Amino acid sequence: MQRTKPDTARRSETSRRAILTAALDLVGEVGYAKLSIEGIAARAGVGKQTIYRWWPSKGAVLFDAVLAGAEDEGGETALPDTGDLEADLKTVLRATVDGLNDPAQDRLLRALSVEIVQDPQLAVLYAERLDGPMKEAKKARLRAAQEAGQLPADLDLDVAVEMIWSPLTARWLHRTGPLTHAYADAVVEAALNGLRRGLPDGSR
Amino acid sequence: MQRTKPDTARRSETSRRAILTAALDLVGEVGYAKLSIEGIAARAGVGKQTIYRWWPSKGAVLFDAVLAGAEDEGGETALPDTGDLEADLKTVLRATVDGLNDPAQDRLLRALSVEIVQDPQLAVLYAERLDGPMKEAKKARLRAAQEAGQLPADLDLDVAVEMIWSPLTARWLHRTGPLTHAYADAVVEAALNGLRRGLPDGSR
Amino acid sequence: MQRTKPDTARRSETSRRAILTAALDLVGEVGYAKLSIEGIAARAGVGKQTIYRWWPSKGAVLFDAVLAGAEDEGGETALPDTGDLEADLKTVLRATVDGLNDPAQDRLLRALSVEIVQDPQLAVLYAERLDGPMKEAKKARLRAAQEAGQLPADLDLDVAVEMIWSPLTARWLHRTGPLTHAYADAVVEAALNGLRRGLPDGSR
Amino acid sequence: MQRTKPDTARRSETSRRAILTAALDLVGEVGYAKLSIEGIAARAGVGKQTIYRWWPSKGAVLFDAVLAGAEDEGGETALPDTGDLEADLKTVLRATVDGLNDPAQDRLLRALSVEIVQDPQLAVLYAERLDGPMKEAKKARLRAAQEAGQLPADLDLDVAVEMIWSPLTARWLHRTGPLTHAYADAVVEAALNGLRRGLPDGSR
DNA sequence: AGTTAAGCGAGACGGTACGTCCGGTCTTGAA
DNA sequence: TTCAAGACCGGACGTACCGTCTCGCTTAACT
Repeated sequence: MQRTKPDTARRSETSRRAILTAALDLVGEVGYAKLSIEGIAARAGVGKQTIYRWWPSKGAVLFDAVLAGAEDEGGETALPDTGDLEADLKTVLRATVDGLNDPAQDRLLRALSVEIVQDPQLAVLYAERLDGPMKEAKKARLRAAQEAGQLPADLDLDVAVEMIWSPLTARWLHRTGPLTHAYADAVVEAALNGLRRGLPDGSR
Repeated sequence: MQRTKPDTARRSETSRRAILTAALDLVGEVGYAKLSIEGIAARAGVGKQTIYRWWPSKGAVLFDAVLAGAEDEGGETALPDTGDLEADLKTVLRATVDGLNDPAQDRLLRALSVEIVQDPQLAVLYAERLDGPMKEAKKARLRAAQEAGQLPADLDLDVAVEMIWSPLTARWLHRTGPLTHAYADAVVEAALNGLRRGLPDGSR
Repeated sequence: MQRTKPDTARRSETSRRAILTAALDLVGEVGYAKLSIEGIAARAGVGKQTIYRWWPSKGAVLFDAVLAGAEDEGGETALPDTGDLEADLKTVLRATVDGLNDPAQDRLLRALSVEIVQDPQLAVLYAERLDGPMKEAKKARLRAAQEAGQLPADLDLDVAVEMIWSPLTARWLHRTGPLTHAYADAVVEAALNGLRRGLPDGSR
Repeated sequence: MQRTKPDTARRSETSRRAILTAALDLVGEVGYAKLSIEGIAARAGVGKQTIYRWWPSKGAVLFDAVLAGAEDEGGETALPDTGDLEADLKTVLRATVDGLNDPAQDRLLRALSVEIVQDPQLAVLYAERLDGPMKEAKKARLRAAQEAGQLPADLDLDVAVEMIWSPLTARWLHRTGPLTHAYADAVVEAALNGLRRGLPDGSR
């Protein structure tokens, strides 16, 4: 799937970066609801047409901005592997909790989320470019655990990843509860052991 | 917390209902992004001012509309209890899957979700008025299972509810995968048994 | 012709006066263009309906306000008569010039004028109640001059009055020139003597 | 003095003409009181912003429309000169009377008048662009009469013009009497000969 | 003297128009 | 051809008033 026009040689890299930077800055300053294409163009010192020429919507601009930021940080996003799956997962989820508690990151991710929720095309793009690589890294860590005999060999890794991460993101998105390290730990334990953990099989 | 003006005796019940109905209808027809206060007013045969007089934003109108709809259906929202927890949960989650696969309901719930994600005040209202009662019903079912010895007595029910429901809503919201009955079943099983299920304790 | 409802015994004199006073005050403060019925009602501490019950338009309110003011000053409005017509007319026109140069009176009279220009019914009312008595006084002075042999006996007094006063009011209304005592004098002289004054009859 | 933004090369001449035409049409159809910017925009097939971009008020639009109309007709506005001043003036004033008795023209000129009365800036513009040229033509005719010895050489032409024309416009504006050819004639005669005409100098 | 209907303050209501913001398209002139 | 600039048509915003319509209340007039 291709949402944006293929880059041509004529495209101004200067303008492109200015637009993405302006979008990122503005979303952090005024929030997504008040973000406008005109505002981005003005802030970037760019004609509106230059935005419309290369992106189909403000969501796409924002998406590209986040994408560019993510890629700048380097594609390597492997999860830690100390051999202790539970500890490693807690480490990662605690870091996620910290990130979501940072106001700037919170605003940006909410903006992105709103776009994805509303726009199926962006959702696909998100699945391919942002969530995909991340999910691969998560699954790789779980696969390693499988190979070490710490998880069943027939475990559906997609479901497993969602079991571990979605309680956190759901609570964050809808603000249905506090986001703490304790909560991250509780989720990891519950996901790994199951809600029935410790009960004799016969009682189930 | 009070988002809307307190009702006075002077308020027109006719107009109120017309507005809520129009909002609900329109969001199902054109989606939330194209929902406008003007559109609601026109559809409801009402002056714009009558909306602005009683609600601070279109999100608040929509929220009230959903709320009124939920309350009309009667407060009874108890989950089924056949004694078989796993089967009951699967029944409920399959029904949820079906609901989310209905375009009109999908549009409505996405609209609501977008508002909640963006507006902390609405999020509080949501937690109190819509999500709260639902969550209580879910916890009640789990508590019954605890009392029947099917779940550990010290289980944190808030976490438990999130473990069961959030994978579904997360996958729906961000469209990260297909929403099927099979998926609902897989989530219930994984949540109850844990990702490590069946492994000897020593290998963990 | 009757523009306003006939007064009944039940009518509140307090409210009536409050409304007229508020209208007069507001027109002086914010100008006629920004004068609103709601504004008058609020300022007068009166319900809107009380205005609509007794007056058909804001122009009618203003008109009544001016009328009440005029009648308060006493109906006697005879022009001075020293026996010297030209001098007397100059005295009166100079006073008119002074009045029109007063900002408050200027604003009020412009407001009244705008209403009369736009609303034929108000124009009739104006002719009967405000302009009429004034014009009678003017004609009375001219009639006295006729009787003294200072003006032709067959002079059309309506035309005469307009010849004398309309240059002044026209210049004021459209601001086509400065309003000064010298101008008042020039008009009186030109009106009395004619533009051809002093030329031998044969040359005409 | 400049009321409207200076035209740039970018301005759409098509839109400009459509707006002025629509304004003129509408004022003739519904009258000035019911003339609205939205109405003009809709009739002209133009965005409201395009009006607000170039004119500060509906009065300014109307003014420009009248101005454009006047300039379209060609600058030639000389008064007739048969050598007989009185006859020529009567011809012109009778034509004016006829014009003012035409409902469409009446509505348009009243609208213009109301704006001028209320807005000093428009009054200046009016004096410069519309009334000015007309007044010059009138003064030119009177000057010709002066040169022919039919009027005193020291006559103040500004006052003279006002003496002749303002009775007519005043009576029209405030509807204080019928506008007829006879009235036009009477005014011309009175203005030229003076109210005292025919009286021996000694009696004055 | 008690009843009753009007006038009253208040303000909600369906509307119209305001003047502004922004979306997305189109045009101009410089590089 | 791209770009900055910005005019253009259009749609929605949130506000101000319009003129109508209840609501209770006060208050004068007529039982």
